[in-house]
Amino acid sequence: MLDIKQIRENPQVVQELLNRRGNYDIQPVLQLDREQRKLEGMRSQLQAKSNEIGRLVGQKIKALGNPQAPEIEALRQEGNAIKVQLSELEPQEKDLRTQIEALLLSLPNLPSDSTPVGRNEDDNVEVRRWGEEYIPSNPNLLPHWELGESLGILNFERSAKVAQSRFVTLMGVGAALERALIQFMLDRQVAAGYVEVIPPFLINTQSLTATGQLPKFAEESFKCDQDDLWLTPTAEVPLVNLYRDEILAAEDLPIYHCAYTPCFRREAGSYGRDTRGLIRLHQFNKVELVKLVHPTTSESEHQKLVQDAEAILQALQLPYRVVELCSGDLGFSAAKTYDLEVWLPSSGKYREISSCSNCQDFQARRGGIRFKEAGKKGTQLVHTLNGSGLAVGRTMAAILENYQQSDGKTVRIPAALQPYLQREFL
RNA sequence: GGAGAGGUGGCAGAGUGGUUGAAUGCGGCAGACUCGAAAUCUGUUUUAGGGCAACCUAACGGGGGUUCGAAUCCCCCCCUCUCCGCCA
Repeated sequence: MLDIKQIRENPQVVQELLNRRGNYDIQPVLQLDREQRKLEGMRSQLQAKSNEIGRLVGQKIKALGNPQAPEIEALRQEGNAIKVQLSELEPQEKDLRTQIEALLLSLPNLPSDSTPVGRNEDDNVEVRRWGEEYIPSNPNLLPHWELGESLGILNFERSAKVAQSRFVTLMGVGAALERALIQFMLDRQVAAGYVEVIPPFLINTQSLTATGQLPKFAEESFKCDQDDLWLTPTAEVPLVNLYRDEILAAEDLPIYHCAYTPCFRREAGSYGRDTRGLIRLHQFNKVELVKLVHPTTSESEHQKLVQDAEAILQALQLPYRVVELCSGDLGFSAAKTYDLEVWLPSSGKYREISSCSNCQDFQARRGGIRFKEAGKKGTQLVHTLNGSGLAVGRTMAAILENYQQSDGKTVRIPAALQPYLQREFL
């Protein structure tokens, strides 16, 4: 959520930054804000008067000893008159507040100053590449879904029977590989100082609103209608919301968390795309990194977070590149985002395998996540950051394709993973 | 699922209609005493909105209601705890 004060005080700056993202207009919210403040002034004056009368009545009853005295009745009358006026103003103001809140919740974060300006993914900026020497030279590699099915470790047909299309079942050593990847990723990040968490996988509406999935993207999430609970679309949501409505001590920061969770997404509006394989499923596994940090450190923490995600790809010797998203391609809550894209031979290009974002105070404001510095008055909002470290299914796809042997039947297991699987080949 | 108890400030814990934004204790902070510390004493210590400001307003799980006036009374919802049932 954007700061209404910031919008009020620097409307042109905010509008210009929103224009870098797309079509957004702050005038409606500004207008409502003016009306609301006017009403608030009137209302609080009336309430002050009403409080005064209440006090007087109490005093008079004590002094006169007669609750029915005419003097007191007169005050009651006056109090009732004010109540009538208030009963008119209060709903109006409340309605305005609700509208303002709704508008604010639907505005995306402002891109950071350093975010490249652009319209869509074509304007994203490649930052660096790593491991080009690991790109397979053999042009006749099987796509991972064909290889996986022939190896008997991926099964899409039976998954559709159990659930639907866009689900996978991992069998045998495929399941073991997925588990090994999760363990490997977590071990690495725990060693780097992240505290491992296993959060709830069902998430309430308030939590999804805080991190920005709601209200705009309800159609992307699976909902359990009877319970105000949604299947988590990413561990970012539960991890950040662990601290919702808290005032932390400055010494508590930074907080580093990593978590493995399954992730559930409806993938509405992507019907034609990536219909085969592990790239786009309704359910996938992911290890997520989340940081809550002091605002002055969030930029450097963001860089470090990206490196922590990159470390996994490097350890697995998978070729990748780092791309900075342009303003038009930024996610709703992000001020600045780096995507990691792994080389996928079946696509003949780099494909997203991690997205690392600095949300600055956007989620913290929605979720009321603040901290207090000893000796300083007031509270400040933390900055939240998140990144995949990594999407496990896509990592499996990248391994199956990039580590495929020329016989078209076997896959070498990355050296870093071999201790976890106790074998060299699939 | 059934029965009961309860949700108050950083924590503990008073408060059942009228200077209670909230006693008291602990913790925190500042000061005094001390060479320094402990102990002791004194003061201080919630958050948010509005206003140039003085200041005003709101909040005792959430939402409604009664009343001149609600932490206190009434209704609905949520959560926690205990016992029973069920279950991994």
